[in-house]
Amino acid sequence: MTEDDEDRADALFHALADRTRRDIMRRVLAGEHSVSTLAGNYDMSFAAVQKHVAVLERAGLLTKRRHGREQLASGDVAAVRSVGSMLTELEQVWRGRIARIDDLIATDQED
Amino acid sequence: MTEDDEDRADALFHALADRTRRDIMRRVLAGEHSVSTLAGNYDMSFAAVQKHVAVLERAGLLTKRRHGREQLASGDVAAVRSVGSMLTELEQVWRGRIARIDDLIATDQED
DNA sequence: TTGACATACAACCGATCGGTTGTATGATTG
DNA sequence: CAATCATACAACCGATCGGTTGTATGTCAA
Repeated sequence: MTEDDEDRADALFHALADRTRRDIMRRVLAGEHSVSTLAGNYDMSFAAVQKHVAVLERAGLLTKRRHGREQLASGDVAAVRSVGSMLTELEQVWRGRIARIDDLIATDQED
Repeated sequence: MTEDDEDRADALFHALADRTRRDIMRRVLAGEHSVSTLAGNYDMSFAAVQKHVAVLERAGLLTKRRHGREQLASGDVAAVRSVGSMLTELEQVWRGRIARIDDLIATDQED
């Protein structure tokens, strides 16, 4: 409801609205990967992939951990679930609509 | 997995990555609203809101129905659920990671 | 210490985004 | 029919996006 919540929702949905970033999420949810290992999977520059990782990190969808000269990225399943719960909230709004329609039918029939 | 699926995912997440469009979704999931009724809720032009509705419609998140000279928009809960199931798929990838870690621990301990 | 590797970040570019205004089309009402 | 209302859409604009190249910094290995 708050402005910060909306900012966070904007960042989360935006981060997931790109197929390369969704693919990165699949990989880092399956296990830790360095940025250059990730970059090796895509037909674009290292810098481009590094920016995608930064977008996901800023949205809180992954975290990084130093390991020597590498930066190991790991997916945060709780953040993914938080997006899911936003959708569940939307679904609850819809359930309210159905409940109101049911009430209307019930009221029409009681006479 | 297919290119079309990715296109659809792009469109769905992009459509939801804007707070005005998420607010429109809440309203049209709760019940039918004309485009001008929706536009009345926001501090922007009618044309801007009409474009937001068009983005949601193209993504399949809402449908429109003619009623006289009005166009009544209604939220599609199945489309919202389809986004949810994409997230669930991501979560399954994560569960696989946990299972592999558990296996590793079990294998280490059997001696 | 030097050289190679992994990462971060700035500057730039064309494309898309989110907004505007203006105009055209359809349906309703007088 | 004329006037009005609801909608759609094109053209435009500044900002952001997704990519590039180039450069700086930090870490490892010889």
